[in-house]
Amino acid sequence: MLPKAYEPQEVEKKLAEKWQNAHLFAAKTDKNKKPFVIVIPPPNITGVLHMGHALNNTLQDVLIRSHRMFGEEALWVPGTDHGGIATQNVIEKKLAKEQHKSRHDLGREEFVKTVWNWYDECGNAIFTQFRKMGWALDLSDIRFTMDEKRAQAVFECFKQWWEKKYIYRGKRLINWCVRCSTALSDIEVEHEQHAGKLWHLRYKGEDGSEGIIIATTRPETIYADAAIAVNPKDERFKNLVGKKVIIPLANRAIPIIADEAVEMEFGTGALKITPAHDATDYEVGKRHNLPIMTVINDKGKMINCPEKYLGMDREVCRKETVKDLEEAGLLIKEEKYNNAVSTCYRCHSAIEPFMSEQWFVKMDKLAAPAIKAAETGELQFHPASWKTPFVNWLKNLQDWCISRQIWWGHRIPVWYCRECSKNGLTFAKDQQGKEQLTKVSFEDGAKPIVSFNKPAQCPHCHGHDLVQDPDVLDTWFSSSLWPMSVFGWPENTPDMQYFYPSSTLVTGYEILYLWVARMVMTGLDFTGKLPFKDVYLNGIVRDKSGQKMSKSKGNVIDPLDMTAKYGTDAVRFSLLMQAVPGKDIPYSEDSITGARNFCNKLYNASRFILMNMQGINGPLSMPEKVTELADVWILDRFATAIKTAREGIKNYNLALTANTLYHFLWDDFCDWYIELAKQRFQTAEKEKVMALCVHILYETLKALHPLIPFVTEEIATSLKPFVGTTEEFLLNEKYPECNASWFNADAQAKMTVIQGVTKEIRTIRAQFNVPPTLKITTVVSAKNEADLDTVKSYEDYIKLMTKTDTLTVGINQAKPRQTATATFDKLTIYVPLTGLIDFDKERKRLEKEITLANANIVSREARLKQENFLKHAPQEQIDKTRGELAAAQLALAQAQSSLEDLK
RNA sequence: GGGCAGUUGGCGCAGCGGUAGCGCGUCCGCUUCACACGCGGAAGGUCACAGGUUCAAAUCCUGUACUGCCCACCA
Repeated sequence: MLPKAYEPQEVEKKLAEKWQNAHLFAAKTDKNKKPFVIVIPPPNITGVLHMGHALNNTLQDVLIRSHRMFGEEALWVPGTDHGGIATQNVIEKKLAKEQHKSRHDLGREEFVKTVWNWYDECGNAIFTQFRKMGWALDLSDIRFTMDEKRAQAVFECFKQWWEKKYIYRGKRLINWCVRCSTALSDIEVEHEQHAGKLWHLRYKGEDGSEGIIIATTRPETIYADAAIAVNPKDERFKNLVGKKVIIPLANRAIPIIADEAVEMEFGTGALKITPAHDATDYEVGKRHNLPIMTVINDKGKMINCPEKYLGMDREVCRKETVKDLEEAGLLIKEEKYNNAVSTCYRCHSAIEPFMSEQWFVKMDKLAAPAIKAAETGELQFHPASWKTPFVNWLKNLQDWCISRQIWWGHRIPVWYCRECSKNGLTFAKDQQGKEQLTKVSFEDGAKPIVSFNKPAQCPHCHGHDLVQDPDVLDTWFSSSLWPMSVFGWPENTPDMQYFYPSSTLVTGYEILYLWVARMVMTGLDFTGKLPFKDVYLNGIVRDKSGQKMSKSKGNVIDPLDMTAKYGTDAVRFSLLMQAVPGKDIPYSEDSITGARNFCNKLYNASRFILMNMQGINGPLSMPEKVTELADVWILDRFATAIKTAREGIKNYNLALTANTLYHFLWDDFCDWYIELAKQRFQTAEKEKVMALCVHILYETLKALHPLIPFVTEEIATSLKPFVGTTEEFLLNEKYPECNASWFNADAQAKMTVIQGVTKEIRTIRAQFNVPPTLKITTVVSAKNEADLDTVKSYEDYIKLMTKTDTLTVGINQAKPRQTATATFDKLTIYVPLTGLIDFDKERKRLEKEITLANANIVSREARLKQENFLKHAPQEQIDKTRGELAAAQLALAQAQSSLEDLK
């Protein structure tokens, strides 16, 4: 005997192994089949599986499994991302904690080796977790953004863009993370509102006059001021423009200039211009040819400033400067101010705008085709509302800073000759005394040689002493090539030909620009094809109250814990039930128990059917023709459910698919069909009913398999002998088709009557506490014979479902004594309850009914009196309203007469 | 400052032109021979607000108010 409750743990372990051993998820380049391809958003090799992964990968898994069952050659490509700064930070922390060492203690080579060891250790551990989740990834070939093939792709891209002059090196103000000690691109910078201060400072006139008062949030940068700017329209300062003022504490004279960028209303209307430490100021500086002076270095320490502050941390210097200004009487005002602080998306420390020479990618030519693809709808977003932000972002693109001053990543494939690039290269000795190239300056004469491997000699001077650029590429550079590189691009491999472009990208909206936009651009640039046609943006899994899950808040739900506790299917299904495209998912253990209960319901329904199969041998064939109402009806319900379930998959609305199948199985199949079947099991019909049960259940398992693969596979295994299938795995079966010939509005209507009457009787039973064991007598009456047809024909259904002994059906039946009454549509229902009636209760119930019926009558009558309604509304609608009016009138009459009788 | 999304019973959400549905929770009754991770029943909502379009609006349009997110060089 099977256990009463489904126990997923053992089953899931067994099946996950079985699937992998059978290579169930492998795909071939089968020219006779349509490919369906999803390339996984490669998880960083930094950490463990979280709810976000669980959602994102479950969605992909459902799509892959569904399309495979649709008969397509479905491939889900696995891989991991080296994760640039994020991974380097993790390893640096680990190193500090375990060995009290910095990466500089190890030296570059040794450090990179350490990260590779980490990858060997943890890279595959990620996929062990993935396998446990039952995700249908073909794990025979796992890609990594830093492996050899992917490195070739990165080089090819770099080379081609260099030759096309998309890639260039330039000196400009970039975003610098002092903590990570690297440049960042614009989108890697986050803007947070911080409670800060706005200081009003006086810059005295060079001539000893009062000068001008400016407002700033960054007093420590005054030493780098190049000018004071005012708005040219500002009457207050008109006569000051052109004059010079003295920088406080630095005693250096700078001019007052006029520039449109200055907001007259803000602060004092005067702005200090510090081109080296602020993006706006940098632009102003360029317009006015101002000198650029740097006072904060790459470590966040003060340089080129009055001696007192030299070497100070920028934060300390700010405090000191304010203090000294106050003492000098030049601090006029200090006010609280919330300013937007730029922070690093990896470590959240404050970003310094920093002058430096970096590698960039010119974006305009790359963006244009991507904009077009989105605008024409060739590229589809789900939900579509992301199209506009996507296009707008591309239209306002700044050039992409791709060089990072870290060690972990694809090293820039550019070499320099120490002979002829002498002046452009800066070296420093590391802890081991080894000489390291630290900086490259094209301005100072470094001559680039683009090459994957170290060139044999310098093409300019034939020197042999060549060194590689010290920087690595932005991690998103290799990610942007991912949909191509996973198939072996730049080589035109068979995989590339067959599987590229992929079908759908499933990812979170938080990396739409960082990743998605760039894949679209590279894909179009190198192949002329979009890397995917559909972009499905899933939401974020939040906690029950809508808060983002985070370790510091302590509201994290660990998918592996939940899986261990409730089973993988439960975790998957709970996410899918809420997976509306683009919407965040509030998540709690409660939603998992609901899904777990569903899996259990499915399991128990199956258990019941299997129990009744005892004594039946071999496969039962699906009956050619069914005539019994319950059978016709359940086939109608099934066809309808499949239609909707398929629509859900097609439109990426998996919540629709999950909910539809949930309610079909539970409400229609279990609560009505099986309940009705119980009686029929006792009759000669048994085998026919069993055949239907078995086949509908098996089809339902197929339909649910992409969503909850384990429990469905487990049940299917036991069911197979009775179905007559040769497939070992559900995944190799065909997804149920919507059989339109099963649609049956008539059966639907009849069952609605039976269910309606049943419900009324059950309500009466419950209302008057009729013990479940006590059989009752029921009378159903109507004015016309035709209205009674259904009830008459299916008396047995109602008797069974309401525990009624004697059911009398007839025209204008006399009302029995001491009876509870109810109406359903054109039917009147009497349940005589001698001795059981609570008159007070019944009176209250009837009064309520009268109120409701009256309200209904009023509104329907009003509508039916409106000429415009009768003129414009479709006939169907008018008939419906008339029907409702009649039903309400009957209900009112019945309730009134019953109430009368009670008196 | 700009843009996007949301506002539906106690909570979390579907619905998106024909006067409201689900899950959880609550209350009542059931160990009925698949399932108490269950069965049957009940209570509970003028669908944020104000206009408009329409025979008909939770559903379409306009505005308002909150809430959340994204983008942005007011120091």
